[in-house]
Amino acid sequence: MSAKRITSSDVAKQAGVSRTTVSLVLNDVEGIQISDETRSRVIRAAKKLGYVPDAAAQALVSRKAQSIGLILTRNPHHISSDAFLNQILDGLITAAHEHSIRLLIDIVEVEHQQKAYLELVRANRIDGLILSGPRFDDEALLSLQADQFPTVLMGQLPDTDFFSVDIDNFSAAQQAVEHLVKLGHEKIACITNAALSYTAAADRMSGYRETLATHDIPYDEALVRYGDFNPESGYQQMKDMLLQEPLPSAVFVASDVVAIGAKAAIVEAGFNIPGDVAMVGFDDIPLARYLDPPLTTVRLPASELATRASQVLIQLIQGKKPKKKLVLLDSQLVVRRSCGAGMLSAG
Amino acid sequence: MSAKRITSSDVAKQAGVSRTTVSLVLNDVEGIQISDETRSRVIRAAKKLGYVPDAAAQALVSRKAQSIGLILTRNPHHISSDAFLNQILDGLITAAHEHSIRLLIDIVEVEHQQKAYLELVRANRIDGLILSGPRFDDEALLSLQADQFPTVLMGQLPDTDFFSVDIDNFSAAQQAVEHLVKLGHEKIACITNAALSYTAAADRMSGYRETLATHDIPYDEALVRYGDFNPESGYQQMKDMLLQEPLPSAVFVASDVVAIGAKAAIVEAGFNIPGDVAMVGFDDIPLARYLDPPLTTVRLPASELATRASQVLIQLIQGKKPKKKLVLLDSQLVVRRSCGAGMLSAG
DNA sequence: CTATATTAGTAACACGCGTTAGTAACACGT
DNA sequence: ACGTGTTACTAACGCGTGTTACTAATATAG
Repeated sequence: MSAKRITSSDVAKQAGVSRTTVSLVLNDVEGIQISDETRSRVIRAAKKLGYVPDAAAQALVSRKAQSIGLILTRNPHHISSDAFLNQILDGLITAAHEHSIRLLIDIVEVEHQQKAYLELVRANRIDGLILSGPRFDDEALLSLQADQFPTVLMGQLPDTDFFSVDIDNFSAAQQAVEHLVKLGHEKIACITNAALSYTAAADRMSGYRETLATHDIPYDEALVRYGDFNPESGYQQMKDMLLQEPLPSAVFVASDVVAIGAKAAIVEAGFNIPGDVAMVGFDDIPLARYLDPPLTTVRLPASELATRASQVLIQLIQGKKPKKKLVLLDSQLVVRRSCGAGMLSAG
Repeated sequence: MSAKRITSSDVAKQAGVSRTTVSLVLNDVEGIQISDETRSRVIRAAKKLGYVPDAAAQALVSRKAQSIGLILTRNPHHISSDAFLNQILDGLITAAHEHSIRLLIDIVEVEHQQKAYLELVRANRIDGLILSGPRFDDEALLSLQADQFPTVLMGQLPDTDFFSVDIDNFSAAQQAVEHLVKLGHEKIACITNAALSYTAAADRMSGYRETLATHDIPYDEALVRYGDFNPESGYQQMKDMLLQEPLPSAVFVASDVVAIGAKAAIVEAGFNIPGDVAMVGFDDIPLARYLDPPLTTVRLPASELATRASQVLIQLIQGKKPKKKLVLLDSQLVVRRSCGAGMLSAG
């Protein structure tokens, strides 16, 4: 396409020096002596010609692709994280930029997952990997672990040795339920975001139970249901819960998306939020504040999650060992009107 | 990190042939004679060793990076397209996968935009470029155009020579307004998604006016307001509109996000949707169907938009000239309850 | 004035691959 | 016996860069 590629030889010729000198100057190699005059001559020549080193050649010789891979899996687990995809990308890219590293993104079907990223790794196309929503049944992971390939998980995978960055689901749920308790509620229901086989769901559930226990509120299984990522599940579970006694005076729904469904069931049954049933969600999806009433929820630090993952990964790439195997990030309760607290939203 | 890299030499040694033969066999080069026996020996050796060609070396010699760049701009224009980011990515990646091409993504500040992608291009890191939300004031674009670098715009930039893929905003708006007219409305207001300097906004506005004209409904400037991408603007504009006569019986809001604000204003004023004011939005953001009442809106083919952009770009990369400079995609009206039509949602 | 250290720069290799030009072996027709 | 094809392969170059080992020139010390 473009007429002529400009190589370091061209710069060398233009500056009247050797190609080696060009490389040494432009890469600012330490401990090497080049006169200031030659230096600036090289720099001027490079600028004049608009020289940009060829990425492939650099990668070949330096064994650094200068890019990291983000692998997303196309499965239900990611409905929620997809809601934050732009924040995630933003965080990752921002952190990567500081090291002149680019982001290569790939989406894979669950069943093809292994081939997908293994090829990126084997082809030396990426220096490190960020895996969102890792799965137990992923054999390729073992191979990465064996290779010591720089990898960071967004989420957790117990019994593995990977570095992870995750939300502190337990304490986030605690905050949410604590808030309801403080408002005087004692019959607090819970609809999880997903089945308890997902660690995120289990942790949020634990936070719920623990908070009840702290306040000597007995745990009542009849007040607990299990969502499945989508609004429909929230609708069904809530509808079912409303059929039986005791009716809760508040409900903690561990996912805003599921909460939207639960809310529909409550409204349909002729109840009022927060008058009859107070509600606290989880995630703070962009539209939570525009629901009617605006949804009190826990805001996930999506952007920070990504930034931290990036940072840990870059440390790994540079051969430094990060201090912690697992970074847990705190979330923040955003009080709006669905919980019945009188405050106006600040979020 | 990993103990030993496996190169084509290793495969050659293992198979007892030359490195050239390995390359010829694995790349399935046409018009070359290699015995079936040797062929399979090479293939077996490669498989046994787990050989994957080095991407950098391949890129260097073939002058193909096997990847395309997606450049997003961090500006208000993208609030709406960000809502579809996962669909966009999915579409792009799916199409790219068919050609074993990867996606490199970058987000840039408006003011730094040029440097950002020019470097990717100059460094030969990408074979082609997809630009979302191109801007007039982008000098780097001219340089790309001059270089004939394969580039596709998602959106439009009048008076340039780039290939574009875009929504047919005009006909989409027509559909929306047409629907309101068919329901018997004659006082139909319009709140744009943005200032008319954005072509998308201008086109939607034209669709609105044209439809009114078709049905001999006079255009009334008092019924027209200009949104600014966010709900707040919708709230303000709608609130203002409700203060004066004539009150519309329906409103077409050319953005779901803006519509959410407009809806808040209507509810606050004590009016009912769709009873007092029918509403049709634009975009079909994921939560449109969960609003109360569920929002009738125009569904943008975000995924297809991306797929088509990918396809056009890949054609350009392969040196084929796509037939059309501009691909316009049709949208589909999704009828829910906010417009007052009795149908149940199918979407 | 000679031995040594410092300065300023370069030639040449290696990275791993695709590809062109060439070769060696053999078959075939005359 | 000899040129001509055909088959099955390989040697060697070049892609553009980073880097090591080396040199030539000059300064410094004894």
